[in-house]
Amino acid sequence: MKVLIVDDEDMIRNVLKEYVEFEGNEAFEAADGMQAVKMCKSDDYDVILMDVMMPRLDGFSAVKEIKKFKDVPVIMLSARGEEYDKLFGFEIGVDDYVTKPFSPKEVMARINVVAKRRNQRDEVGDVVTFEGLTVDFAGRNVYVDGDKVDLTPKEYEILFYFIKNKGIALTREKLLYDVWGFDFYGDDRTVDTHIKMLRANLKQYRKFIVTLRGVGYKFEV
Amino acid sequence: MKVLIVDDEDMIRNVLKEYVEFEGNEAFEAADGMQAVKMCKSDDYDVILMDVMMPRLDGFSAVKEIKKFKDVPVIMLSARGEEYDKLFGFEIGVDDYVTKPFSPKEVMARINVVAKRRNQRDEVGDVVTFEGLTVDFAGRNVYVDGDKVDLTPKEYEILFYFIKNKGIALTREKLLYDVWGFDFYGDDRTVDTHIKMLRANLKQYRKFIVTLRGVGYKFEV
DNA sequence: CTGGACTATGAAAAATCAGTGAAAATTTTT
DNA sequence: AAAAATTTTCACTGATTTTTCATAGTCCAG
Repeated sequence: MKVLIVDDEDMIRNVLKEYVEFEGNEAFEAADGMQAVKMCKSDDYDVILMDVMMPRLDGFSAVKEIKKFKDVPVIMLSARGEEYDKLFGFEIGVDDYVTKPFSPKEVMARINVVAKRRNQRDEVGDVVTFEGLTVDFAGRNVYVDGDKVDLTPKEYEILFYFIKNKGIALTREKLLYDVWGFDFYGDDRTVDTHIKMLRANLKQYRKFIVTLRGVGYKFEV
Repeated sequence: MKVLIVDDEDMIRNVLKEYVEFEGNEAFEAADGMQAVKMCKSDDYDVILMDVMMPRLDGFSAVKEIKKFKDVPVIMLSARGEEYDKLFGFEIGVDDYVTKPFSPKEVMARINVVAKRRNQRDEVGDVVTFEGLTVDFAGRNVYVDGDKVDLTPKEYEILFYFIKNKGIALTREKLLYDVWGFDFYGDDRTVDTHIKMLRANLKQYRKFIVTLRGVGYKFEV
């Protein structure tokens, strides 16, 4: 897990970094809000530990900025224990608070809670990419070299099923049973026709759909 | 200020009511979550004090229900002080927590903090704009190229839900469950009709509402 | 290198689904 | 209590999608 530590005091950064790395996570550092925003633009982090009081750009403003373009969990490090700060924090999307002085153990516990929560939220994993083929499961979008392609429901379902079972040989019977449903009593060749259309839509990435003669198909990168 | 007190214990309700009224606010009572949801549907409150453990519909579920159609500050009255509950609470939009046993004075202090914050927020008003479509969540106003359009409550709720979940494929079932409520047992096609009317009202920006054949709809910019 | 088995493809028929309008039911306002 | 507004149901239609099927093409064992 990649953790971004944002604090202007070197000592605090070092202590946190040590603990973060001790638990087997990667630690990255920023000395102020401005730097943190910049780093978030170019890289993805799993959690941000953000101090409130910092020169140049304070923690609250930095979080506000970052949340504009990225949905990343934030734990605030606050010197003040005031109710107002807390409320304002939650409003702008802060996930948790730790009040200074804090025990590093406490901070780590919260990181883990936030991380676990995060994992629950994006169950499936929202976007997958194979070379120039991108599938956004949440939005049901498919892109070929960045261009959106329109798939019919069945085509999308087959692609979805293929990706879920990538690298696995799938018989026509299995495809019909799992994608069409147990109550489909039609022709086997129906699969072929849909594969044909899916391949046409995937353009050059049709190569991922491999024909297994005498068996069926498989999706392989 | 109108305060809704939700607790199944008469004694607790009475104590809280006394304090709320002593400070010059109006107090309203509900004995369980179900009743609270109902009351929120017909009336507006400035703050809700909500117990977690209640018969029929618990506090968390009630808050979830209420937040679907109204953005009202909620303070939870919790017997347990567990971290997990707290995190879950903040996730569904709880503003603050008071752990039992509480001093009424403490509760009143928090009501005032939450209320103050509310007033500040109203000034700003969160507004989102997609090209010429502007939605002012605080004021529940929608503008198309600057002209205000009158949406019916359902239309507004659907738009609100769409924007909260923009880019995400939403099935008719999910829409019915989340916008209409868990207790709606009507026809799927009802969604279509409301989408039709919402689209008509959004004029050219109907394009943001994308039909996903065989699935449902999604809001996409 | 050839025949049979299997797959790819195109076209047409069948089935499905969303958009729509109108009317009924319900809720809210007057 | 009546009127107005909103919500819901529902049937119909046109468009899209799915399925079938015939033909063409491909692969591989013998």
